[in-house]
Formats: sequence, structure tokens, C-alpha cells
Amino acid sequence: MSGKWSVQILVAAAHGPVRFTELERGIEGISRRMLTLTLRNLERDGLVKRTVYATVPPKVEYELTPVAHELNETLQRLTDWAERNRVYIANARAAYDTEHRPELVDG
Amino acid sequence: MSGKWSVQILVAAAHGPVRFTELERGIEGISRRMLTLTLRNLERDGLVKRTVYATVPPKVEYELTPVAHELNETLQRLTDWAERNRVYIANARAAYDTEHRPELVDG
DNA sequence: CAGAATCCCCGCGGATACTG
DNA sequence: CAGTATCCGCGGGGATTCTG
Repeated sequence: MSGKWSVQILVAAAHGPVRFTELERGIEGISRRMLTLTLRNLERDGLVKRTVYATVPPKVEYELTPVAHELNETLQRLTDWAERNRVYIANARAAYDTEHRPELVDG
Repeated sequence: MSGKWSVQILVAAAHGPVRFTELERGIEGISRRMLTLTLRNLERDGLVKRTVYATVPPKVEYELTPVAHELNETLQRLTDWAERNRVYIANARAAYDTEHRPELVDG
């Protein structure tokens, strides 16, 4: 799973240990199921470390490994690129859609 | 579509104009359909330029825009990261799978 | 050669309900 | 609080067929 949620989790967990519910609240639209599954995959790949505290109520913290922090840096460059070219792409799309309007073929 | 083929197309088209069939042969496992669809999306986003030559047989060339070349550079950093940490991740997975073997629960 | 159209499968992921 | 289990819909994408 490269997973549609992985990147957002990496970003949300970038600054220090964070609890399950914090992630759930911090990431707009994620379901509890997908948060769990994606965290498991990230943990399996050695990108997040999971720490369970034997308390009541339970407490589980997730934090990025050094490798994941490196990944985050390169992802940041991607984000920067996307931000820089946001308008360019929006314009390209608008132009493309204008030239290829599917609904005007007979109208 | 962020599409599972987009990156490979960007890489395959990185060095000068390339024809449809060249892309098809150069990208392992891609179907003609997905090549077409993904190229359309990249074109729509202003990442590839499509040039049609009115010849018989038809000839169509695709080349990256400057913006796409910038993107390719940042993608290269991702690839580099993946390559650097390939073994680390493989080991992490093996270790995880060993610790959490699902099939040994009763065996 | 470079597509467009159609059919169809499957697995990602949402909704919901249940536990230690 | 931090999950797990089950059901199920949707759409991404493969295989195939037809054209300019």
C-alpha cells in the first residue's frame, strides 16, 4: 500500500510523538479503519514506531523514525513544487477543458 | 488521477520527444488504454505536450514541459530515497512479519 | 500507428458495530 | 482510548474489439 493516507499521516506525525486520536482528528476525512491499516503498514516498513503504554485507559503513541523524517523532507519538495505550480496546472486544465469540451460536440 | 502510471511515463519521456509505441514498449506492463488515459491527464495538467504529425502512418510525439522536468527532479529525490533505504525497509518488513506471523498463532 | 469504446473484475476504502 | 471484524459500493484499470 502506497495508500492515499500515508503522506498525510507522515506529515501529521512529523512533530514528536502523537496519539491515535490526535491523528484521527488531525487528518480530515480519515476513517478509524484506514488510520489503523495505514499506520500498520508504515510501522511494518519501519517508518513509524508504535509505543503502547499499559495504562487505563490505553495510550498509544506513534512517532516517525529517522528514515521517515528523511522521506518527509523529500515529500516537502514535492509539496513545494505542487504549490509553486498550482495556478499553472489549474490554468492548463481550464484551457484543456475549454478546447476539448465534451458537451459542446453537438450543442 | 494521480494514477499508478504517471511517474513511469514522466521518467520514460524525460529525454526528448518520444512516440506512443515507444512509451508502450518502454513501460513494463502498461496497457494501451492506460497509456492513453494517463497521457491525456498529464497533457491536461500541462505536464506533457502532444504533437501530431499528419503523416501516413500517423505519428504522435510526447514531450515533457519545463514544469514536468522540475517535477521529475523532485521525483528523482524520492527515487533516491527509496533506493538508499531499500534494504532497511526490506529488513523492517521481514522483522515485522516474523514478530507478527499470522499463521503461527496456533501452529 | 495511435487511439476510442465497451465489458467486467477486484480490491481500496467507507460505514457500522463490537471489544480489551 | 485504541483498536478489530464484517459488509459492501464504487471506480481504477485490464482484456478485447473496432477505427481513421
